[in-house]
Amino acid sequence: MRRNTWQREAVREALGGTEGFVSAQTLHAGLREAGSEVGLATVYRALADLADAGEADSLQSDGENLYRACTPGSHHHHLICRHCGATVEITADAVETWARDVAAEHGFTAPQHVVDVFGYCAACSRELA
Amino acid sequence: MRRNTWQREAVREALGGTEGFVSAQTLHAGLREAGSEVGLATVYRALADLADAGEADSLQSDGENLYRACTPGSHHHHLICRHCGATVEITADAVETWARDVAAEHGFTAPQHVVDVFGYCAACSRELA
DNA sequence: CTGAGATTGACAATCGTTCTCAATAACGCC
DNA sequence: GGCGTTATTGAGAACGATTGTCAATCTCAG
Repeated sequence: MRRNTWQREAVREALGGTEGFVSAQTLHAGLREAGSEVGLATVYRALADLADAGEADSLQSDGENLYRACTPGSHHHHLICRHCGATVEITADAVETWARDVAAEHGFTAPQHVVDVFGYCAACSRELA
Repeated sequence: MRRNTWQREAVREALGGTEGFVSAQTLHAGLREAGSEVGLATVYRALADLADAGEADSLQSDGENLYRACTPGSHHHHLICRHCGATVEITADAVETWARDVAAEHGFTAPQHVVDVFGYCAACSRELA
């Protein structure tokens, strides 16, 4: 049975109100700072649930999992700034079909793919020049 | 100054003689079993060096870094079996240019990309049916 | 309202990885 | 071949992210 608790809701909202990807730790710190006495373990569980339910994207970078709210059901990829963490959602049917084709070509089934592009966004490019 | 030690060579060979991706831990265990008294820390360092020098590919999955030998200088992606770990190297100029274009389109510079396709290989598909 | 059982949270435990630092070994030089 | 400099090693400690534990708590169907 799935129960709705204010903690889970708090995590969902905190995630929704965040630009770019956040780590579970960061999100937890933010919640505490905002006055929510949420346990760290709970944040991890809530995030895993959200990602599982398709309500959040997750990617791993640098040894930690990063999460980001996303519209349920839509499949897309990301363009992520290495410096400031800003993200742009990108969709690319060409890549989708390519992944499916290349998998099929080698006899692979149930293909899933990880496609993310990292770089420096326009602002950070200037700053770092 | 870069020194050549038998340990680094052992890691390079162990990696070269392995099919698919391996974790640092697994590789270390294999070396010990083969009689090489190599330290775990050294394996980590050697792998990081190899990846840095472009002699190995690395990807992170499930919270750990996986490595695989690859021909220096060539850029390619992977088709990885979720079950048996077999990998197929794939090159896709279409994806390369797409990544570069989409990055440029949004003002991003110094684009790097992560493109990997997971699935079940032909053999495992049959086995799991 | 009430009881069953899902959920929470403080803390310990785990796991991969990196750090520390004394001991060792590689390599340029004579 | 010796020698000294100095990168490299390795055992174990330290570390950080994550997951497990388990009693207390809260949700929700009835």
